[in-house]
Amino acid sequence: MDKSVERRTFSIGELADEFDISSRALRLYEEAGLLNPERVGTRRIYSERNRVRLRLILRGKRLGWSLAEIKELFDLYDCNHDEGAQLELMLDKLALRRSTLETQRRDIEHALEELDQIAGNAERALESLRPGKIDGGRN
Amino acid sequence: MDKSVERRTFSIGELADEFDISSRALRLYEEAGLLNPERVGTRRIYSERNRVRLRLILRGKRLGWSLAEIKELFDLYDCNHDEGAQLELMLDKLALRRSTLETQRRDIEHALEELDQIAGNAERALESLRPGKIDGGRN
DNA sequence: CCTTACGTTTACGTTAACGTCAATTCAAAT
DNA sequence: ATTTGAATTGACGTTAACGTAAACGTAAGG
Repeated sequence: MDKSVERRTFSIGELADEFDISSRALRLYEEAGLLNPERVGTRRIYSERNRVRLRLILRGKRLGWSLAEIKELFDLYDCNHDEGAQLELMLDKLALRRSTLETQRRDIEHALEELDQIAGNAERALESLRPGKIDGGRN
Repeated sequence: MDKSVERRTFSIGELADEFDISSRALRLYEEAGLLNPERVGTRRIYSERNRVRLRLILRGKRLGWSLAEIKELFDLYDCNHDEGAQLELMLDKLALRRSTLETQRRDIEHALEELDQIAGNAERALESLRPGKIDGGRN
C-alpha cells in the first residue's frame, strides 16, 4: 500500500517558519526525544508524521505542559501493549492526565466568565463616557 | 455595614499548608505585586480577600500563566474606569486573553479525545490478555 | 531563662526552555 | 572558483519561579 503517498518533507527552517518557532527549539525537541527526523548527511529531514507530532508538541505547550510531560504522553501512546502491568500503570497515568485536564477546563470556564464580567464593566463604563451622555450614573 | 463580617485572618504558614505551596512562593507572589497582606510588625497577616486572590493566582498558574500575566489581569480588574483610552486598551487585552483561552479550551477537548482513544486501546489490549481469553485478535 | 516553633530578610543555587553567538560545513547560485 | 545562504554542533547567557541555607527576631510555653 501507500505507494507515493506522503511524499512531502520539510527542512528545519521550513517548519520553524511555518509554526513560528526557532530552529533551536526544534533541535531541543529532538534532544528531548519528542522528534526524530531523518538525516541526509547531517541535515534534518522532517516527514509529514514529524510535522503532525510537532503540532501535538505545540498544543501541549499551549496547555502548559513541560517537554518531559509531553514526552511521557508520547511514550504512553507508542508503549508496548504486551504486558498487563504496563497497561494498568498506563491507565492510571491517563486517568491522572484526564483529571488535570478537566480541572483545567473548569478553570478556563471560570476565567472566561470573569473575563466577560470585567469586559462588561469596562463597556458600561465606556458607554457612560460617550458624547451625548453627561452622566450615566444613578446619583 | 459589614460590622464583624470577614474576621478570619491567616498566617503565611496556614495559607501555605492549606494550598500546598511554600511560604517562599507566597512571598514571591507578594514581591510580584499579586498579594499585599497586612503586617503586624514584620509578620504577614492575610485576610480572606487575600485568600481569594491566592486562589485566583493558583488558578492562573494551572492555566500556565506567568506571574506577570496574572498581575496584568489583576491590574485590568482594578483599573481606573475614568479614561476612555484606558478602557479601549483594556478591552483589547481582554479580547486577546479570551481568544487564547478559547484556543486552550479547544486544545483541551482534543487532548481529552486522544487520551480517551489511547485509554480505549489500552483497555482492549488488556481485555485480550485476560485469563479465559487465549487470543482476542481477529486473525 | 531557655527552648521551640514560626517568621523575617538576604543571598545564592537550580531547572526548564529557550536565545545567542561562534566556528564550521555543505549545497546551490553566480 | 567564489559567494551566499541555510544548516550543523557546541558553548555560554538568560529568564522565571522557585528551593535552600544562613542569620536573625519574636511569641508562647514549661
